[in-house]
Amino acid sequence: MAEERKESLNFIEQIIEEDIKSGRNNGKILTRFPPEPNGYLHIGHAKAICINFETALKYGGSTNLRFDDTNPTTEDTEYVESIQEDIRWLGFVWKGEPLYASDYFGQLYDFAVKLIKKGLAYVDDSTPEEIANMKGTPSEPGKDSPYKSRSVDENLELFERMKNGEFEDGSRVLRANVNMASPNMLMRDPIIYRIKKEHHHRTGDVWCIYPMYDFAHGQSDSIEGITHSLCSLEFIHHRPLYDWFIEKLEIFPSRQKEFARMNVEYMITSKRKLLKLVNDGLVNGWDDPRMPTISGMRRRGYPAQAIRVFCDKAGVAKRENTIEINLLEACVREELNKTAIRAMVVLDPVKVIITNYPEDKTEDLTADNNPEDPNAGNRVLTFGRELYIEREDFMENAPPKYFRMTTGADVRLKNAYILHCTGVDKDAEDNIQTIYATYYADSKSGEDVSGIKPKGTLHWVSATDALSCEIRMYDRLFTVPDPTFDENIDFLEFYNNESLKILNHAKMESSLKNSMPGTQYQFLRQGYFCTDADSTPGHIVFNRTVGLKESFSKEVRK
RNA sequence: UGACCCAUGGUGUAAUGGUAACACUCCGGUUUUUGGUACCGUCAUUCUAGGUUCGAGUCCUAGUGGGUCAACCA
Repeated sequence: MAEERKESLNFIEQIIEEDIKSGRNNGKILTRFPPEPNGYLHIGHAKAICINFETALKYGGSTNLRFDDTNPTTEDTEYVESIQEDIRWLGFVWKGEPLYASDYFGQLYDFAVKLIKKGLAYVDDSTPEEIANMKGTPSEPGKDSPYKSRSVDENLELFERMKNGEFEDGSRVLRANVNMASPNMLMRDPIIYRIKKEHHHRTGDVWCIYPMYDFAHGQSDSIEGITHSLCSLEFIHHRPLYDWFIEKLEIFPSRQKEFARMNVEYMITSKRKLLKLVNDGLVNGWDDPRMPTISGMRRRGYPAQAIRVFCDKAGVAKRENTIEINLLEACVREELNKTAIRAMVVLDPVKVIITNYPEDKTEDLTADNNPEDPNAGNRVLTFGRELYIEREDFMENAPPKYFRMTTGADVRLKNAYILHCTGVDKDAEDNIQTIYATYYADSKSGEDVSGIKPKGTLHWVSATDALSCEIRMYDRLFTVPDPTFDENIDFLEFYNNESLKILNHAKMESSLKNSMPGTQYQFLRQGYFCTDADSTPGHIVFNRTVGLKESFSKEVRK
């Protein structure tokens, strides 16, 4: 008998379930993701994408992708492509072809004419300054424009002439006739059409007037039959206007519901600030692995599934929130632990010579590709007399709980033998040059009869077989969780100069020689890494996605 | 001197008038040929004051605190 588990719903799902129960729209659910094609998608968009697509999916509905391209000045086809790529990469499928608000310019124009005929819109000849001055302030009502009382016929004629290009940019606008005394600034006769004699990325030079957001978004929702228009909280003041247009135009009643957008520690989503990072060369482009862009996270090695799980776990509500970066990293590790191929790479190598191992001998050893996944198979490692281990895995005068290599002690080499450290060579500056050890021939992995149980296990590579590679160690972009917490301090003050450290002397096991860009690995005891697109056949580059959880370093800090 | 939205552990999110829970973090432990994983455990929560009610995190009022709104941007 299945235990009945009460599943908790977020407030949007509750609304939808009530709608379904009451038979609204015959239970049909259609959402939309409406990006403006004027920039790259970031973590905040990922959240909006997840909410819109997953909510629809959950209730057997679907989601439209609609480009909100009503401002020809800022928009470009370049972004139309990257946005689609990012959504697909996240694993979502929109309904049919991508849609464009610009496809509705004709209908939108007709809607405006309808409004004029109902006496609900008028052409205003005021200058932008005059309009701003008449707008009032949040605590003072606005004043009616002297043009508000124009006749329907005159408005009709002027609006048509605006469309025909008879007037200069900025000389006239079409405004909705709502209420200049409304406490809601957006209801104070909002501008709904402006003159812009500019080339549009899709409609070319057909139009020289373009609708504003408020006169395009809701109507586009309505035209498409969107049932639930899910957007972030800052649009809440637009809702009365959204509803007003639908009511006056007598069109399909889409409804807007607002959720709080998601903030994440150490990430910023301001387009202006991200652009600043790019322009100042503090990151290497929009897809730099430190960037909170979807393309950046992809290059960093964050799996799409991890980002989706993260957005789910962050939840949906209406209060301001900042999600800890810990949660994102936990989701990334959880996913990668299941899927990433294991490999051994020594980031900061120091040589070990096994003095009782024959000089000309090598052995093939087998290693699991992923202990979490029996189907991942295994691979061959070459073992020999000379190896590299991690410099930090050796300590001459080790503290009691140090389980790694130290003189006189035993330590296991992963998938290989147990070593007994016998001594070291140092240079004039006291730096360790070479570590000497003996091995226990009967301690081979899988057939160990030595009876020795070392506390620690180290990763290693064969000195003769290993290949050099480049490792890019990425860390958080900022030194504080919220670099914008004080508007008087430039956020670049908190740029983390150590957000990227390049290691040029790392040694990788030879199985990684032909690694393809995008492949994700767990480098044993180091973290998760992925092959970067900058890799060439003779020079493999790895990005550190995220480190492993590390309890030893915490121990040391005590 | 306006309107609107919000307030639950460190961080998020549930609890839909009836025992405040889940995840992540932190801390501790067991297992481990990754100081990883897995598993177990500990600490810790309803902004304040009134009111309604047998009973309030939930409903009402006021206060406090936070956020948002005055682009021919979206």
